[in-house]
This record gives sequence, structure tokens and C-alpha cells, in this order.
Amino acid sequence: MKKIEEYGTPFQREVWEALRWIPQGFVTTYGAIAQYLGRPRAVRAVGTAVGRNPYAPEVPCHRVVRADGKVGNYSGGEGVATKIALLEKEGVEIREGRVVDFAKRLYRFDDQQVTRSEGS
DNA sequence: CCAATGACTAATC
DNA sequence: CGATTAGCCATTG
Repeated sequence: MKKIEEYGTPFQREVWEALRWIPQGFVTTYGAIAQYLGRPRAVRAVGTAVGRNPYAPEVPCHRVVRADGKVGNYSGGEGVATKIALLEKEGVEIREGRVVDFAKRLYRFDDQQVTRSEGS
């Protein structure tokens, strides 16, 4: 693993490290990361920080999508096309630029990625 | 320090 | 659902 600790601002490092908690096959939103970092309103800053991730796609910045379920943007490889390719390769289905079953694929940093099938 | 910027979000039209 | 507007925040010049 690379040493994130040596690059970027403290805030950016927090964001990049947060990306590591996102399980393969799941996605999260910029807002979720912002909340996880204790800065629920810093969604833009989070987006900028994620976009500047120098370790993509090693650090799963491609697992971050928009709050409405759309894929959003991507700066690596072929852009959004690469982002979608990576996600589908991990088992996240994408249709018309949106994540299929977004609610079920969303990782909230709260608990584990339990797919909980209609609990009681 | 101020002004501009951006892989965002929510509300309106 | 696409286009616009306004809000918010860390980073950068």
C-alpha cells in the first residue's frame, strides 16, 4: 500500500483514507463521506479532494457517486467510462449512467455493508 | 487575505 | 428529466 500520509492536505488525506473503507461492490456519496468526516456541508470540498486522489484506482475513488444515484464524474483513464467499467467489474450494475439498486449498493460508513434483506 | 474554482446537493422552473 | 440558482467548503493563485 502506498503512503497517503505523505501527500495532500490533512483534509484530503482524511478523504482518501475514508475511500478505503468502501467495500468492493458498493458505492457511497460525497455527502456520506463529508458526514463521516464530521463536515456534512463540505460536500464540494470532498468532491474536489476525491478528484485529486493520486492513487486512483488503487484507492477506490471510483466507488463514490452522486447523491441522486448517478455515476457522477471521474478524472482517471477514459473518464466516466473508466469509472463505470471499474464499478461493473466489481459487481455494481450501471444503467443509463445510474447505479442499479442504488439504495442497496450505498455504503453509509455506519455499520457493515450488510445487504440486510428486509429485516423483520 | 481575497477571488475563483470544483468528480456536489437541494430546490425551482 | 434537463437547465438554473443558490448554498457550502477546502484549496489554490
